[in-house]
Amino acid sequence: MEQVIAHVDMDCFFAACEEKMDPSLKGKPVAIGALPSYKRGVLSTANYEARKYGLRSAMPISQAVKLCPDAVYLPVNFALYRNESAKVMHILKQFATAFEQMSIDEAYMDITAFVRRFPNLEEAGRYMQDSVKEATGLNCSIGISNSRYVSKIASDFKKPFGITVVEDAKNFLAELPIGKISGVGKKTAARLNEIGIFKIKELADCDRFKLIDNFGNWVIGFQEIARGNDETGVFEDYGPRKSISREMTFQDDIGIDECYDWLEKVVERLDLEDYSFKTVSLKLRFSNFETITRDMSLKIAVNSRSVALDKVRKILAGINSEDKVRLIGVRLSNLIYEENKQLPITDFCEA
DNA sequence: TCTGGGGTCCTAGGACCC
DNA sequence: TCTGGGGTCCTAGGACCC
Repeated sequence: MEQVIAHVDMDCFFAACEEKMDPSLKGKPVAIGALPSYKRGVLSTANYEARKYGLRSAMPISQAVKLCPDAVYLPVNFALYRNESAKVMHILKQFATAFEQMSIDEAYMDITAFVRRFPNLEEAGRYMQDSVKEATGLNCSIGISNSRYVSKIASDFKKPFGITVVEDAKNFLAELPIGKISGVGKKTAARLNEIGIFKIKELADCDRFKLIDNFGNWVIGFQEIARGNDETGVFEDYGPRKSISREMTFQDDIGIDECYDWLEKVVERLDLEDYSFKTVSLKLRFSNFETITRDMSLKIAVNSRSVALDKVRKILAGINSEDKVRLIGVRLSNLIYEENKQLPITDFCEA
């Protein structure tokens, strides 16, 4: 095995952080996200107890309450999770020659050198897992293979607190549904199903020209992954953030003329620190869930909340619709960073 | 059943410039 | 009468991820 890549994924991370803070939650169904008093909203995470009742992330709160009225419902506490995340990532980084944090609770690691200290990959994984557990009390699951896509699938294979080592990627993937590949979502899976592709091995074996005819060149990358030929590495240095946005969904839909006041509140919540923006976007989602976006670019990048608000109001003025609005959002993009003042890539190092 | 919020990347047409 | 071509930016929408 040339390169060895691990994918580490925390188990029910938000819920686990809450249980750590309040051990009396252990053994009870816990759901994090929207609260039962909300008319609208979804769950971010449900612990394993709650999953027994059918609760899942992205489930509407109204449905969750019907399935499990007695669960403990908690709001999302990002400050807490960021703090725990920093500890976890700090531990893991020590084992990697390249480290790529994907989200608050997930990372890819190049552990090619690290694993030489162990008789086998399983034990290397166990060592990492135990280290995280010892330092933070939190459980993670780990996938190890020579492909980041395979490791990603593997980390999910024996959750919770699992370690899955894959030596023969092609064989491991063969019988799994195509939707397991990161990047193949509902829409792509449905289109692949239409031409008779359901399992990863069927994607691997499909005629290449048939695939290109139906989808375009971009599917070839997925076919190579399906064949066990992924050689993508771990990307240590991804650049600074490319856009920043804030949005809000109303508990009750509002008229379009009422949006002007709310825009001010949304713009107020945008973080405008060490960059300038050239493009301002407005997003509206109507009662029927139809969603539109409208952009406006400036000649010169600026760092100004009042300009952002002014532009986004002008954009809104150009939209005429009788429909009620359920969500408004504002996004700044085309960001220009002052030299030597780039946003930190992560905030691990904060106390 | 009713569908959050914060991101990234891709596509595709049109404008504009050389 | 038949209508280059390449590069880049802008805009709108959509898929996907956690």
